[in-house]
Amino acid sequence: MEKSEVILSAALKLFVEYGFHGTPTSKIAAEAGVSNGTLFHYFKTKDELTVALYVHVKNDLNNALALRQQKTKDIRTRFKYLFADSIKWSLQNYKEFYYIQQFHFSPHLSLVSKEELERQTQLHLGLLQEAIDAKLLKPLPVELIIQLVGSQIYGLHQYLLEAKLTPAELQNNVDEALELLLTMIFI
Amino acid sequence: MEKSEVILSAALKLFVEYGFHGTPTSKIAAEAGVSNGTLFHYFKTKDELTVALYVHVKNDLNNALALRQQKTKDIRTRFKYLFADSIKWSLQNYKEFYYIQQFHFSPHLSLVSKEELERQTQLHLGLLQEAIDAKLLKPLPVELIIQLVGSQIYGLHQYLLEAKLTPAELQNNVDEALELLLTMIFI
DNA sequence: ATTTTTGTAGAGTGATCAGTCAGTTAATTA
DNA sequence: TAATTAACTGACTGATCACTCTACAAAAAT
Repeated sequence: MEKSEVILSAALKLFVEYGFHGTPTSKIAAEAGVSNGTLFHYFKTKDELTVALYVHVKNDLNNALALRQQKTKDIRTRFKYLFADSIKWSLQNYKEFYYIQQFHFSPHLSLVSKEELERQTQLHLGLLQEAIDAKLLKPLPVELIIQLVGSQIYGLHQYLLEAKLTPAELQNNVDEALELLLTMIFI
Repeated sequence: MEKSEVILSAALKLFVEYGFHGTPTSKIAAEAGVSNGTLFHYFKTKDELTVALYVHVKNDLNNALALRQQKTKDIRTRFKYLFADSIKWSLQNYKEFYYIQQFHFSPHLSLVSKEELERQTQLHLGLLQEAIDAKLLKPLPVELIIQLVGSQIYGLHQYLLEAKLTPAELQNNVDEALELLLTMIFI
């Protein structure tokens, strides 16, 4: 594991627990097992570290989603996989998922370049456009669909995280929620 | 306007723009037009101010929602009103709405007492329980429904805020999204 | 009329923290 | 091997900031 990744990993843990503000760089360095100076060798500022962590986590999520997407042709199936894989990832990486939300509602978001933000929605946007072209979706604005799907994923995640369920119940809930979502936006 | 409200209002403006961290108490006092000491006369600590602002904003939202709820009997209609009024408030008070999210994804949330958090969901929980008792809803877990409705509201809000629409288009979108939501969770 | 409480001010303080710097060690290149 | 660069250290600093303190004015209570 690269040292910069060790630092990012330490930052994630502390940011999620204490927030950006409540986490001094000195604590991050200590948690990562490196000196204060080393942290600033890899990341010029604390803000840069914060943004780098966001990009890193987002890439991780996108990579996890891309796997089955590339192997699947049928649009509706890809849609299902996108939803199911998102939920799966969000539960297995709930700290990372929390950090994404936390970051999203902070002024740090404005430090991320437009291109980077765009790059990160390509997967979703592409699939949605295909679905629209194939006339599979209800005639709703694309941005609205993105928002609704995104928040549906978030809502389900939040519920599943709190409710301690057996794997079978969990799978059942995911399937149901997915079905609800599909009937909501598919024709 | 009470001086404590002036301070809260100043804090809201700055917190939303610069975040908790990026907003020194001195700037809040200056924005509110009071001295540094006065701020701490009304709020013992910055954390207390932060929490007080959250409670204040949430009460405001709940009051806005309660108005039509009390005058309406039919459960489905009350559900519609709750949804429509939430969206309306979130657009008219988008800074307050943003602050709620921001607060939600910060460690400050843990500073709010359980009773206060409970008090703030009573309106929603009550309506939902009535709907369940009247067997109007699909047999889904209450917490899941709450999460789904909440995130649906958030998703629609986010979309409407970005898309600059005419009042008629806006109303249309709200109606459509509401219809989608109703078919999703009502029998 | 006098005491007490409350509201307001703003300079001051101690602690914290992001980021620097001077210097050491390890790795790469010439 | 020598020279150059990169990785790394940790003490240090300048600035910032939450909060205090003393002082005073206005209002309320007695």
